[in-house]
Amino acid sequence: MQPTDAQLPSRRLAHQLREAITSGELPPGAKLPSERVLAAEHGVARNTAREAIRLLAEEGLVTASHGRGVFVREKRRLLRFGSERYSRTTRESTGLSPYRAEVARQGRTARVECTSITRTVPPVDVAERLGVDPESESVVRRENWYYADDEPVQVGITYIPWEIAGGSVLATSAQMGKGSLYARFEELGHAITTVREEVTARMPTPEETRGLAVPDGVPVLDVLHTGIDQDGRAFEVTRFVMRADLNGLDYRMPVEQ
Amino acid sequence: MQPTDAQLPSRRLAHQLREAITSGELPPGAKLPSERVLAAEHGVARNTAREAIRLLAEEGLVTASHGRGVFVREKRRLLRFGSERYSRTTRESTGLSPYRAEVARQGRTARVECTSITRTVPPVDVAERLGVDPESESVVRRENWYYADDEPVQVGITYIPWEIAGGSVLATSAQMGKGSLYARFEELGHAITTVREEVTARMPTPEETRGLAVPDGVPVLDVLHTGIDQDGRAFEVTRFVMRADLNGLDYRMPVEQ
DNA sequence: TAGTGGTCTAGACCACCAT
DNA sequence: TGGTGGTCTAGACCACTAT
Repeated sequence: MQPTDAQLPSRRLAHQLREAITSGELPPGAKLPSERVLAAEHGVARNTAREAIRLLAEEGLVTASHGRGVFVREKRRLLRFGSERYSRTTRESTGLSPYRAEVARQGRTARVECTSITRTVPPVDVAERLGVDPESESVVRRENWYYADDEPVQVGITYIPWEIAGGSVLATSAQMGKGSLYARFEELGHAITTVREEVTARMPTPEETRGLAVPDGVPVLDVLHTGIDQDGRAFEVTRFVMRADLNGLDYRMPVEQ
Repeated sequence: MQPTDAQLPSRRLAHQLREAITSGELPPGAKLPSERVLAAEHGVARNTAREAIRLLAEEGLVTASHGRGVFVREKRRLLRFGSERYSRTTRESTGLSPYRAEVARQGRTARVECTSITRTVPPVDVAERLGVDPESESVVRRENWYYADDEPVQVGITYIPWEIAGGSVLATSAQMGKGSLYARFEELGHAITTVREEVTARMPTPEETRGLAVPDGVPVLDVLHTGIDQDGRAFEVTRFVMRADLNGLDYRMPVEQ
């Protein structure tokens, strides 16, 4: 398995370091030799050693820490989110929101912050899925930040048609109370019966990199979630942006014949 | 919305270019000024202009093409894969595999190449899901490459317990015939009834970057798919690795009450 | 052949961190 | 304070693409 351009000094050095990491010689958490030491030992300029490290960081194998050194990235345990997290049984047995239930299950501490609730114009993809006017202030927008052990792991922007949310706690209160969001929807006549989740991945924007403290070489999962009620009506759309090194999705579905 | 470190020359230049791209002044496909021109115009060294471009490439906004220039990345249409692609109805109405059906639907040309069929030791996560011995040569491994208009878009490695595949076409033939893989499983007594898909994202390995021709700043979706039959038995596990700029997943599921 | 990106050098100074 | 990564400079040569 030859790496690309084995004859280039930066690639050769990256290759050697990669081997040391994947073989376990440099285990997760280990500190790499400093850029200056690598350069001297391999007879290259410091910038060349730096380029080698950049390649590894881009692959997600190492992370650099200013003033401390470069370290082999630790394997982080994934928070797994499955479709069963929306079930009423889960909701009622724990009294927790889907997110809190999963984090608690892993013995970690969950925190959710609702940072804003506004009435606004929906993005086109959201308007399409909700079947609302994409040009009027027809939705309530709720922005939620999700933390595990005080580390930010996800952001979720929920859009609810004004027709549904207007006048209810959904449009006014950050606190959702027992059973959380979906219990309130059910009281309003919308029981979540079907979920649709459209998943893709991409590199984070500069804002997301900052807000979620995404390390170099880590993408985000971009999940467009739609909640559909017993009448087939889409009553809520949420765009989740999740650090891909800390989150995974776990879907289990019947196959229609 | 301040970018990080607005006072650094490379970040300032990256910021200006980013604005030009997101505002539409530099539309998808547009060519950026050359590194040397950017450097001269902004009074910085060429390496600094280069660093600005690297930042944008890392975000997935531009791609550099050796000898040609740096271009604003075109928005690519996503191939969308939903769970309904496994249904017998879809299979029988089109006679196509799930992949071919989706690509055809978009008016593109599908090609699937089965590059190897071997009997081997399964990876631990696969063995776990199949309930087979992780230390013996207990599975058939099939490697498939998926193309759309001759561009590689996915790889799938399918593992099937030897107990199920042994002696059948699944263990010997690259061609699956009408109705594809799942029709053959059904003939062997395993009708796909439930699918489980565990999804995460990461940066591609050097091999994947080469094999899938993944551009800079594009992650891959890593999907561990399990096919489960009418008796609740896992009869097949496939690890899909998909270019995230060309593929999306679209799940629609009932919520158990 | 001219222009582009890709790599490399050998320095310099700054910012951060541990001691 | 000394060692670390982060950024920048001003060159050089190579590899690729278009003309």
